[in-house]
Amino acid sequence: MTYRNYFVYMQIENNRTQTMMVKKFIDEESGKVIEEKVMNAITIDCVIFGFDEGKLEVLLIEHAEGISKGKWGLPGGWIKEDESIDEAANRLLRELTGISNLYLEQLKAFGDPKRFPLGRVITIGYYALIKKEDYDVKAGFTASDAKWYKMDDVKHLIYDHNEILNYSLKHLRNRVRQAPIGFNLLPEKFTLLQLMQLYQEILNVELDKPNFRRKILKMKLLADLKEKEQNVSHRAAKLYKFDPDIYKKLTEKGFNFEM
Amino acid sequence: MTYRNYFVYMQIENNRTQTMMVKKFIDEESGKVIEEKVMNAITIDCVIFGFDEGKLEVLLIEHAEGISKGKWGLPGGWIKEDESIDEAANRLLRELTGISNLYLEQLKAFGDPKRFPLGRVITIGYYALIKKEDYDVKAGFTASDAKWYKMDDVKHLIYDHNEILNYSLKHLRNRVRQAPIGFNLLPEKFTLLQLMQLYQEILNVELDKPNFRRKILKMKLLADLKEKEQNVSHRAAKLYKFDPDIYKKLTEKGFNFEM
DNA sequence: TAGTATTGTAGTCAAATTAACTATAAGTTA
DNA sequence: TAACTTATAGTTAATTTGACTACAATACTA
Repeated sequence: MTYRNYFVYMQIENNRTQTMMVKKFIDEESGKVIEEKVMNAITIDCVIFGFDEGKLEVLLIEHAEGISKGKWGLPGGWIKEDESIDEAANRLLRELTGISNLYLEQLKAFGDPKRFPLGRVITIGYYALIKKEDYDVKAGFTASDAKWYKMDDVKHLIYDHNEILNYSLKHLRNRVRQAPIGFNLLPEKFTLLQLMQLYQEILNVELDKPNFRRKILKMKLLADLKEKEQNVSHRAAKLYKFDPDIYKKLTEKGFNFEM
Repeated sequence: MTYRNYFVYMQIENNRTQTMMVKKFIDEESGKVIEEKVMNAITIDCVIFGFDEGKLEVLLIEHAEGISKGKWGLPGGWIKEDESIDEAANRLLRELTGISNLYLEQLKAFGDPKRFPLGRVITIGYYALIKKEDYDVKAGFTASDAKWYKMDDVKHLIYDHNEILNYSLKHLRNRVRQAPIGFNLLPEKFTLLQLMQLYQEILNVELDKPNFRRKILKMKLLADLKEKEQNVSHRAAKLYKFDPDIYKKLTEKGFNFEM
């Protein structure tokens, strides 16, 4: 079969113009016009990690419309024509969660031809680490619900979103040992124990308190706030915050956080 | 301005159907049909690293056609509709260099709206490390020439290919410290000095021979071939090869190659 | 054939780092 | 005040690192 021309017709749903394309082409041999649905689009899906009560969590949304209505998946959306993909990821997160200026990094593109049932859609995965205290989850846009799930409670998600989630968890486990990005999951002020528990949870290891303490303090990555925890039912721990200048220096020369 | 319908017409060049799209739409207010060129396509660009005479090299091609005719850039191409992006990257490399089964990894997607002059094209960067001995460079497909460039000799490349190249070099520098991927650049059999020089070149550091030796041998990553170099004008060094089983174990538990 | 140059390989040693501990201080709750 | 929880300081042996020295093996060259 040889083609001469393609005519592609785009259906419009809710102003998201890239939702569906119908490809029409002429089969030169038979002369017939053949019409088929096709997708040749790029989306973004975000894995948003949070941390609460010593457990790693991920933000999922319930779709309000379309073929995945009522099912849970990663928040995501379409890339607009005039924005870069990083901008798109930031915009989508702003729309979906109301926060900007967070730690956001591209994971990779997922492009199995069958990953999306209606046609070919390549998605670019991003992952973000957020301080849960900073914002309220609210379902917006095309989501009917949005909720934090502990990693263990995540069940079947739409499309290949389980795969994307697993990949990003693996990626996070690696990254967290090479850059001090874990801080992005904690509140502004935190104790050393909280930080240690974060590493224990993400890396799935047991750590020794005195040794962890020594190691992390030697890096000089933490600024002592000269404050203590309030309203705790035990000896109050010192509060620290994370020093972005030192962080910058450390990441530039590359460093190792082996625990 | 509101849209009702889009009609997208795809021009076909050389059987690469995603080359150009002309978008026609009706402006509801004026009733006029507006036509504009648009690209909404995804490509792959590969950074192929080699290593020769102690220097890191990259494979570039000269474009034989299209708007970048006569200019140099990274080898790349379009993703076919029925292949995954990893498959596409492997296929493109096979077409362009004749080799398969090499170390190939996705970098990330580059999506500046202006990166490609004719419209919106998002490209997914891949990087590969190859043993130069394994193959002959031959320009194929849409390339009029293909050549190895030492990293220092790379000048201005088309589109954002300099950016992609810089990014992948930075990425390689990081990866090489976290996984023993450097081996992919060396011949099947190599000496410890060759390996050390590879690290020196990539990481841009000076290393101490005895210490390097001790460190790398302790990892048990190398299999002693009980062979020696031939035809060298000095004491012949032992040849080693890289043990894929141990490599697998090491990468799974994550490891650190800090030098 | 002796000397020189080059690269490979082994070993030394002090300093730094790590892992596994113990001990104690500072709070809270009952 | 006693019991309990968590924070923090310190000890120690084992391991790893970095900066070396020394010497072995080989080839070239005078």
